Amino acid sequence: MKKGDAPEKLKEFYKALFKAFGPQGWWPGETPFEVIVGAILTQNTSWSNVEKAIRNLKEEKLLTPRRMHALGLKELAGHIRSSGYFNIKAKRLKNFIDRLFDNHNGNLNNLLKKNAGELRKELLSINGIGPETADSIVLYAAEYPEFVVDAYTKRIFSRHNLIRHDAGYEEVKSLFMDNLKPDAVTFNEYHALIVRTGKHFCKNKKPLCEECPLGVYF
DNA sequence: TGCCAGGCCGGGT
DNA sequence: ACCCGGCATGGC
Repeated sequence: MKKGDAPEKLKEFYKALFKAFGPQGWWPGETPFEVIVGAILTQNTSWSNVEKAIRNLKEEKLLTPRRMHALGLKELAGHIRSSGYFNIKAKRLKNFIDRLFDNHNGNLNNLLKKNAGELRKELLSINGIGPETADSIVLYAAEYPEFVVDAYTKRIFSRHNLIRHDAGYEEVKSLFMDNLKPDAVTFNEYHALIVRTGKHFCKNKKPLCEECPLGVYF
C-alpha cells in the first residue's frame, strides 16, 4: 500500500468500526482523577479487574488525591488487589500523587491546565507512567488530541500493513498523528473503537476473523 | 489447566 | 538502542 493512502484508509477503518459498534463513550470514569487512576491500574490488565479495584476505592471513599495521599503503600495495595501487580501499581499511583502535591499543590487542575506537550513530558517523567498511560491521561483526562496507541492498535494496523510489525510506540502513533486532523473527540472514539474491536476479534494473538468489521485478514 | 489482559521498569547486551 | 524477566489477579 502506498503512503498517500493512509489518510483514506484510516478514515475508512474509523467509519467501519463506528458503524459496527457506535459511539463508545470513553473514558469509563466519572472524573479526571478516576481516569488517571484507571489508566495506571489497567496497565497490561483487563478492565474488569480494574473496575473492581476502582469500586473498592470508591466504597472506601479513597478516590481523591488527598485521601490517597494519606494512605501507606501497603494499605493502598490492599485496596487495589484485584487489578493485579498491586504492589508496583500502588507505588505508581503514589508516584503520581506525590508529584501532584510536590509540584501542583495537590490540585489536579493545576497539572492538567498545562499545554499538551508540557503535560505529556511531565507525566513521562513520573516513574510508572510510560507513553501509553501518558497519552491516555492527556487525551481522556485533559482532552488534548494525542492519539493513544496500545497492543491492539499495533496488532490490527500491522496486520493490515499500515505499519511494520515491529514498529515502536512513536512510529505507530505518528501514523495517526500525521494522517488525521488533530481532534480530541475523534481520537477518543477511534482508540476506544480499536480496543472494542481488539477485545472481540484480536484474541490470543490470532489474526482477525471474518466477523470483524475490518474484514478477513491473512 | 493454561493463557491472556487497554504496560512499564531496570539490568543486561 | 533494543531485549528480556518480573510484576499478579481474575476470566474464559
